Amino acid sequence: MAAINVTLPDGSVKQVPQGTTPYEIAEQIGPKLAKAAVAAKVDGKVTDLKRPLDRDVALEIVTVDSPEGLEVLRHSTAHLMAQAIRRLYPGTKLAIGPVVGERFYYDIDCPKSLTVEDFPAIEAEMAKIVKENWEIRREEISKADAEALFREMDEPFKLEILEGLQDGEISLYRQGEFVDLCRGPHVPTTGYIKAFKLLSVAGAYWRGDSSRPMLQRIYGTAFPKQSELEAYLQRLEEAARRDHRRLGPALGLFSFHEESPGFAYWHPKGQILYRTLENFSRELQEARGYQEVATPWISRSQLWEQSGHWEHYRENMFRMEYEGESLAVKPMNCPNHCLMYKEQTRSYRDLPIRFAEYGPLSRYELSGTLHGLMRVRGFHQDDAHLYVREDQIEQEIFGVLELFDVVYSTLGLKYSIKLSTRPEKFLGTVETWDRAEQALMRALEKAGRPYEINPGDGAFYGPKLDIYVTDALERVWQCATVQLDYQLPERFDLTYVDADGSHKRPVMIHRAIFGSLERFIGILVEHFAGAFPTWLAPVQARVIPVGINYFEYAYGVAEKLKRMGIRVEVDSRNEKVGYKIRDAQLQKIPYMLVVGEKEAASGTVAVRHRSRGDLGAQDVEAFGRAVADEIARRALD
RNA sequence: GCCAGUGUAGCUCAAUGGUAGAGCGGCUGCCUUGUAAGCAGUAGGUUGCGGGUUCGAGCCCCGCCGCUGGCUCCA
Repeated sequence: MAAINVTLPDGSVKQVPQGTTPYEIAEQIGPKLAKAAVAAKVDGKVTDLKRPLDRDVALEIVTVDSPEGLEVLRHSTAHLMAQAIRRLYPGTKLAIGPVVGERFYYDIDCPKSLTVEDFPAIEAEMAKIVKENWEIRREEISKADAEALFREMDEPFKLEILEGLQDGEISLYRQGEFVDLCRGPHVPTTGYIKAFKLLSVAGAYWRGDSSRPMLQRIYGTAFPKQSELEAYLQRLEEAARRDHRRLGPALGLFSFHEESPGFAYWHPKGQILYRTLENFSRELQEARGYQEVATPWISRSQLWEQSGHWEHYRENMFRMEYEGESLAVKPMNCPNHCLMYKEQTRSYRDLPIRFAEYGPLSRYELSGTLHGLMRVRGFHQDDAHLYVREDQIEQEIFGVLELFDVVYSTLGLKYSIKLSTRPEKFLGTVETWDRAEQALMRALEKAGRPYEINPGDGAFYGPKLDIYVTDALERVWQCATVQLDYQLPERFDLTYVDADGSHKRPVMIHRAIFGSLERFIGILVEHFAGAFPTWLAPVQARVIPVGINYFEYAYGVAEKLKRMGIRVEVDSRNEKVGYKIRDAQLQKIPYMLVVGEKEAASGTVAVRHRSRGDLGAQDVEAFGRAVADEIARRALD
C-alpha cells in the first residue's frame, strides 16, 4: 500500500500507509492525545477520527475541550437524544439537530407533546445508549439510495433536506438501530458522551417559516466532564438569580401590570437610575455639540408615508384614527428630526447638525415576543440624528465611537463592533456605498477599535455598525447600532448650500449609545446583579441607628450627607441592627452607616460597605467627601 | 401572532373534586436594640377573567387575558 505524508501542527511530517486513520496517528503520538481526541482536522476541515486518510494532508487532532471538539461532542449528543426519543416515542419524525453555542437542539415532530417532565426518561434512555457504546459509523450513499431509505423510514423532513443536496455529498451516520442524514463529523462511539443534560422544550417552525408546521425543539447541552456540566448549570442558575424581572421589582425599580403589557411602571428608585443614566448621556452629548430636542409623539400618517415607515414598518406601529384622520404613535424620531432640519436653509458651515432626543417611542411587538425590559412596546432611546456632509462621515463616526467608549468603559462593559456592508438590494450607487464603508473603516481604525465585517448585512439604505455588549456572565447583547442613511435625506428632500452655492444632499447618521434605556437598564441590573456602582445606586447610603436614642443623630447625619449630594435614607424601623444590615445588604445599598453612642459622641459614622464589609468609624464630613468624590468620578466598585 | 407550559395573599409555595393554608414581607405591641433574620399578636383571597360539567370546582371542560420557554419578526 502506498505511503502518504501527514503534516502535523508542529510542522513535523509523518509517513504512514494510505488508509491510516487520524485516530491511529493520535495513538502513535500518545495515548493521552488519543483518549482526548474526538475528531480530526484534515486540511483545516473537521472530520471523523476514524475516517481513513487517502492522500497527503495537514492533520490536527481535535480534542474534546477545543471549540471544534465541543461542537462535535454536542452534535453527537443531539443524535443520541434523537435516538432515545425515537425509542421512547415511535413515530417521531426528525427535522434538524444542530449545535448553537453551548447548546444543541433537535427539532422533532413527536406524537406526544413533550414537557420537561419527560426529560428524565429521555436522559435515562440516552445514558443507556451511551452504555451500549455503539460505534458511530459514517456511510456515504447516493441521493437515490438516501431518498429510498428515508421514504421507507417515513421521514418527510429528511426527504425535504435531501432535495437540496447533490449526489456525492450525502452521508449517513449510524449508531445501533439509529440512522440519520448528517454531514458529521461525530465522536467515534456513543460511549464518548459523558456529561449531558436536556434543558428546555419549545416550539419552532420547520425551516423557520411561520406558514410551515410547528415542531418541538428540545434543547440540551453536553460537556467533556460532569464537573464542567455542573459549572454550566450553575451559571444558568446564577443568571436566573440575576434575572432583572425578579431583581427589578425586588429592588423597587420597576414593575409590570397586565393592564399594560409591554410597558414598564418605573418606581421612584428605578426612576432615579433612569434619570441618572439619561443625565449622564446629556452631559456627554452637550459637551460634544449635540442639541437636545423634543418632538411630537403622535403624527399624521402622511409623515410616515413620506419616511417610508408606512410601507415598511406599519405593522409595528400603534395606529389610530380621529375625525377621519389617520394617526400613529412614533416608533422612531428620525422623520421628526428631518422636518426640523428642513425648517431652515442649512449652510455647509452649519453641518454637522446633531439632534438628540430622549422622548417616548412605541412599537407594536407581537405578544409572544415581550420579555421584561428587554423587549417592550414602550421605551425611550438616547437617540440622535447627525446631519453631515459626506466628507464629515469619518470624523463624526469617530466621535460616536469615542462616545461609545466613554459610556461603556465607565460602566465596565466590554463590547465588540461589527460592520455590516452593502446588501444585495440597496439604495444609491455602488460608489457612494464604497465611500461610506471606507469612511466607517477609517474611523474604526483611527479609533483603534477592532471589528468584524458582516458582508451584505447592511440595511438597504446604508451600512451600519452594530455594537455588542458582553455582560458579567459573558452573555452578549446587541445594544446599539450606528447607521448611515442615504434614503431619508432623499425622501425629505434635505439639502444644504455648499461653498459653491449649489444645493447638496446631507448624509444622515442614526445612532444611540444605550439603545433603549429600558433594555439597557435590564442589562445593567443583570450585569451588576442589582449592586449598581454608587453613582447609579438609587440609595447610596443608609443610616442605621442602633436604637431610638440615636434617631436624632441619624437624621442629622442624613441631612449633612444629603447636602453633599448623596442619596441617603434613615432606617428608623424598630428593629435590631442585624436585621437592618441584612435588609440593606439585600437592597444592595453601597454604604451602611451604623450610628450609636460612640458615633454620636464623636461625630462619626461606623461605615460598612456592601462588599468590602466593615470599614470602621469615619468622620461624617470626611465620609461624605469621599463618597461625593466616588460619585463624581462615576467609579466602579 | 404560532407551539408548549403556566397563573392560589405583596413574594416563594401548599391544598386525593368536599370549610383555601404556611413561611417570608406588611401592620400593631413588647424588647431598647452594635454589623446578614429578637418575641408575640394581627390584617391580608370572589384561587387571572368569563362560561360550562357536577350535589359540590383552586382542581375537570371551553373561551379570553397575562406570564414563561422558544419560533417568527426586529428601520
